Order: sequence, then C-alpha cells, then structure tokens
Amino acid sequence: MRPFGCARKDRDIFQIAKLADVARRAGVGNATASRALSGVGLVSEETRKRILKAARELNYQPNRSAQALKGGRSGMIGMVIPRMSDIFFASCVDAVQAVAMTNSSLLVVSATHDCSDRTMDAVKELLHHRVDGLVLALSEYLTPAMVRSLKTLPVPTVGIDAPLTKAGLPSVMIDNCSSAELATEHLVQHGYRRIISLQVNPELFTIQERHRGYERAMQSAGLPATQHVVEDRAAAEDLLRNCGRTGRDFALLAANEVAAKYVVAAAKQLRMNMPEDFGMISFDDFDLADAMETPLTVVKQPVGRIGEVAANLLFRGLNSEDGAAAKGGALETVLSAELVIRQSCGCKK
Amino acid sequence: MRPFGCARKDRDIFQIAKLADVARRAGVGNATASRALSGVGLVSEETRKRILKAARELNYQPNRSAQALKGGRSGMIGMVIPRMSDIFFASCVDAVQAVAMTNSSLLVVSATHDCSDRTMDAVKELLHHRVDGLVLALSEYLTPAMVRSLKTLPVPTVGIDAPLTKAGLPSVMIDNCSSAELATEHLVQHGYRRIISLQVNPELFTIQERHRGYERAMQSAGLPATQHVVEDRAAAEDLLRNCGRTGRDFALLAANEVAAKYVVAAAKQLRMNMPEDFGMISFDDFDLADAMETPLTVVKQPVGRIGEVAANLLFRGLNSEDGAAAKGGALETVLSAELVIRQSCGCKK
DNA sequence: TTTACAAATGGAATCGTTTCCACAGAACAG
DNA sequence: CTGTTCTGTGGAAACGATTCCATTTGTAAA
Repeated sequence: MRPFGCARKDRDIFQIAKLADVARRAGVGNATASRALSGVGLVSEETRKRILKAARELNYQPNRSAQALKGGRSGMIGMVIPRMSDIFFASCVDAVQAVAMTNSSLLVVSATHDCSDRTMDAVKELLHHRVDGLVLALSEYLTPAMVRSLKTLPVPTVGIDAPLTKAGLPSVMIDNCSSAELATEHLVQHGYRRIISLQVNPELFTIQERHRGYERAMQSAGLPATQHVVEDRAAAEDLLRNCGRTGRDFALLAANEVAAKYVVAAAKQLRMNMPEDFGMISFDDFDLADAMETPLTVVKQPVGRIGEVAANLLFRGLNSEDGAAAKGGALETVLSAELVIRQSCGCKK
Repeated sequence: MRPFGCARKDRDIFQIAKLADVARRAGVGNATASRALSGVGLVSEETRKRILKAARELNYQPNRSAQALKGGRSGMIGMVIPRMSDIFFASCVDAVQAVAMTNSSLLVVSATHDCSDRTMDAVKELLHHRVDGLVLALSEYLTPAMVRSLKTLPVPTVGIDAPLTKAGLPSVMIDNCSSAELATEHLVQHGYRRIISLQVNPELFTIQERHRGYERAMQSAGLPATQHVVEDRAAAEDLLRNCGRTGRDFALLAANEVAAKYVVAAAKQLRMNMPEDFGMISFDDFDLADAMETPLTVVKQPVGRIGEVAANLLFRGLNSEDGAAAKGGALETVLSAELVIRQSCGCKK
C-alpha cells in the first residue's frame, strides 16, 4: 500500500517539461524559446511556430515559482475574508475564483475569523507568497496604521464592502446607507413606529453604514432610532419577548442574514408571527427566505456581481502595467441593491 | 490619485528583507544563516542566536517562490471542490484553511462548478504552482484515466467525500450508505410506505452511496425502491402534486440540502404540510432547518470535523517525509453522522 | 608533537525563468 | 564597396533560497 504520492522529482508522470526541454526540441536557445512563449520580444514567425509546436508536444507549462522569483507574475491572487461560512463571502469567493480562472490565475484565500489582528498578517503572508494582486473583504474599520500600510501595498488591490477608499484603493459595494434608508421607509409606510436596527457585529463598516441609513430614515419620519445587538438566538428571544408583545407597531431592520435567522428562530420558539406580531426586513437574501413560514422581505445584494466586478477591476489593473484600474472611473464602484418584497414587512402576498 | 499600487520593487515598504540581508547583519555567510533559520544542519548556539535576532529585527520572511523553486516546500496546499456556494463545501474549505494556517501554509482553492473536465485540469494547475499537497473533494465517480493519474500524483493527497481509495489515496467521509439506511428505516417505522429517494445530482459518488443505503433499507422492509431526480423547485412541485396527494404514507429521503430546499419551497407553494401530507428526512443540516414551519429531520454530517481531519491527515503525511499518512490507519477514515430528529419525519415535538 | 576527527563556517552551484547584452547576418543608404 | 541600421538569436546574469563540498578551527587520541 502506497498511501501518499511518490517523490517530488517524477517529471515524466505529471509531464513537467521545462523551458530548456522545449528549447532543445525546437532547436533554439533558451532565450528565444522564452520570448516566443511569452510573446514579448522579437522572434521570427517560423521559429515561433516551431517553438509553440514543441511546447504543445511536451505539454509544457512554465514553472510559476521560477516566474514569480524572477519578478514576473506568480499567477495567483490573494483574497482576505472574515469567514467562508457566510453566503455572502462564499459567493464572493466563488465569483472571484471564476474570474481568476478566466485570467488563468489561481486564488489563495485566507480567513480572519473576525480576529482583526489577523487581517494585516494575512495580507503580509499573501505578499510573501508573491500574489499578483489582492481582493480584501475587510468589513472592519481601518485603523490609521492599517491605512498607512494599505497605502503602500506593493500590488494592485481592490476592496469588497470595505472602506478602502481612505487608503486610496478602489472598492466595490452596494450603497448600504441608502438601501437601509429605503428599507426603513418601507417599514414606516406600513405603520410600524417602534423600529429597531438589529445587528450581530455592530463594529463592522457595512453594518454601521446600514445603521446610518436607518437613522436617517427614522429621523425623517420623526421617530426615535434604537440600535440593538443580538449575539445569538437567545438574545433575539429576549428582544422579542420584551418588545414584540407590547403593541402592533414593532418592527426590525436586521443588518444581515445572521441576525435575521436568529430572529426567525426566536419567533418560532415564542410562537410569534410576522407580520402580525412584528415586522422585519433583513439584509441579504438567502436560499429559503421565500419559503419560510412568513416569506422574508429582504434587501438583496448582487453578491455574485460584486465579486465579479471587483475581480475584473483587479485584473484590469493587473494587466495595465502600472495599475490604472480606477482610471476613468470613480474609486468606489457602487452596485445597486434590490428590495425584494415578500411578506415579513407587512405587504400582502 | 494613485489608485493601485506602486512598483513591485519597493522592498523597504513592506519590509521584504532577504536571507542575504539577515546574513550580512549577523555577520555570517549565506549558508549559515539558512541553516540557522531552517533548523537543519550544524550552527553554534551563539551564532544561531545572532542570526535569529537579525532575522527578527529585519522582519525576515523567506521568499516562498525561491524555496519552492529550489525544491522545498511552497507553503501552499491546494483544494479542489465542486463549488463554494454550498454549506458543506464552504465549511470544509473553512476548516482546511484553518488547519493550513496552523501549519503555516496557505490554501489555494479551485472550483470545478460541476464540470468534471475541470477536475484534472485544476489538479494540474495546482501542481504547476507547486502546492505541497492536495485536498480533493470530488464527488464525481472517477474514470479509469483519472484513477491512473491520481495514482501518480507527485504530492500527498487526501480526499473528502471522494472515492479516492481506488487510486490508493486516503479519504475522509461519513458512512453515507449506512446513514441513509438508518434514516430510511426511521421513515419506515413511522409507517411511511411509499418512500422516494430524491436527488439533484444523481451521478455523484456520495449521492449514489446514499441511494444504496436507501435501497438496502427498502429491500429489508419489503418495499419498492424508487429514485427521483429534481433539478429545480418546479420539478419538486410536480413530484409532490403527483404523489403527495394520494395517501398518507408518502415520504422523501432527500440526498442533500439542495433537494430538501426545493421540496420545502414546493410544499409551501402547494400548501402541503409535513409530516401530515408527506414525511421527509434530508441529508445535511442547515441554518434554519430547525426554524422552518416544520422543523426538518436531517442526517447531520460533522462538516467542520471532516475538513479538519482531512487536512490534519494531509499535514501528517506532509511532515513525515515520504508521506506516511495512512500508516497505521485505514485508508478510509469514516466519521459518524448523526440523525437529528425534529418533526418532518413524523416524530412529535 | 603529529595525526585524526569533529564542529562550524562560507563559497558556489543549483532550481527554471526572464532579460540584458552582444553578436551575426541581412538590408539598405551613401 | 563600406558603413549603418535592423532583425533574430543565444550566452549568461539575475531572482532568493538550499545544499553540497571544501575549508578552517578546535580538540582528542596516538
């Protein structure tokens, strides 16, 4: 039984030919072969064909480590996210990976698991591995030290849902503030008066933006703004017990899918119903949001698009030598979110 | 406005010192510095300390590309999965990444998006990037050609939920067959007689294993086995319309979370209720499975554990030179799944 | 004191690319 | 016919780490 592989050296088996092999087979020098394959520099048409043919026959693939070492592209981009187990980030990673593949790059992911010390460490580690570019989905606020570091990042970088603009880096996101304002207004129109802004990680940038939009709407409506943090289902139950029973004008704006799920579970436990006992609109659409006991009204972000746009922005910058990604465009790309109206907000089916 | 980064060369800014810098600062030769830092070879205690100090002061990190090129570790492992947007795989990736981090490695992910041609291409590409090891979550059946290739993989490799045993590679999974059998028996005990095995991707290895277990249970119970494929919600609606209305003894064994979600949505549409109109047990626990109108009975896989165990197995093999991962253990590591009984199976609350 | 051996060290080759530079030959203007 | 320019080409020097091997030094055995 040979459980694992064999030695690293077997070039035959996984067909690892090197440039020199190609050059020899084509009867040319190393340098010429390199030029022909990379497409830069002068090579006569005839020679180029011979070299490409040899490369094809040997199934040649350049050694990325060597390329990276020499200072060229490593063929990898890095991505930092809080965690994978969150539809939003998982979808972003999926989209970025797809775009990376199109640009014949690989994606290296690192998750911080909400430990914000990890963020810059992750970035540094990715850089030591010579990634060609970075996608940062840092929802945390940046410390001055981080801004300073990010400003001097040696590779093209784009942010997703991240306040990277401060560091002069392009980023892609929805207009969290306006979307929250819109959603809140919708709740107000349904007659809800005691509306609470609900969050799990109140310290995050996007979450605070959403809260800001909520506040704006509440102020316009002449209603008091209240912020509440639920770290788990039990906390959601407490909240519903305290507020939900005391009148018909209670509603929640859940800042993300996690908060909404806590509330749904708590409501089930307490046998409370939406929209009768309380109303709710949540950020982030999820799989069964429309097949719940009360289909959930949500602010749906174009998750796939966000990752895709960010990655494309990155590669555009990557391919135009000195990183002219944002040239001719704003630093911040704002995609529009959609209010998907179902029933938890009070709208009839 | 300087949208993207600066030139690649700035070593000052992101503190990229090289070995030679460390050596110079410590007043020793290149070779000695390397030995001291990597811990192999003879270096006097005093010199070692001086070198480590210099490295710390310069914030030295080895250039992974150079290390990889020289033939050592690249400090990266690769992972191939069908897609990210699936809790099961997302959790696996999360777990593997965490273990990789512990072993100071980075994780490179590639998704095939169910295009099985992509599988071996992804593996090859990862190998060209000189990953130190591979985690393959290929739920597809292996073609003979793939088995042949996998047998000669030049790096340690473990499988997740994948039939890699045929290629002599260790893999980690739950006992899909027995779990399905158990779940089916449970439905039978509740009096369901017309039980259908429901799947989205019937060609996948794990799914077929589950179907096999279902068949075994049905046969034991003297009941006819039926397989049904639902590719979307509409298909689930058709199924429920045809079978669910005709009696009280109808139940479904959903082979995964996706199938279950289609059914739940379809049932809502048709205003059918579990467990009265039909019963269901599904593979894969998900966030709101217990907060649905009818809390779902599920076979819960230890998702996090699977990834963790697989990754640990990989690194054990990686660290013991010639890949003795499976030494002293079976090739296949089977973790136990848990039947989480809620209400969709007919059990009272 | 000489010989032998071990410990500690640095020089230089190596990994596979890219790229600078020098050189050969062709084309062309003077 | 002689320079000059241009096109193609290959040799060789990087890139940054590891590692073989030779060298120096210190110490113990003969």
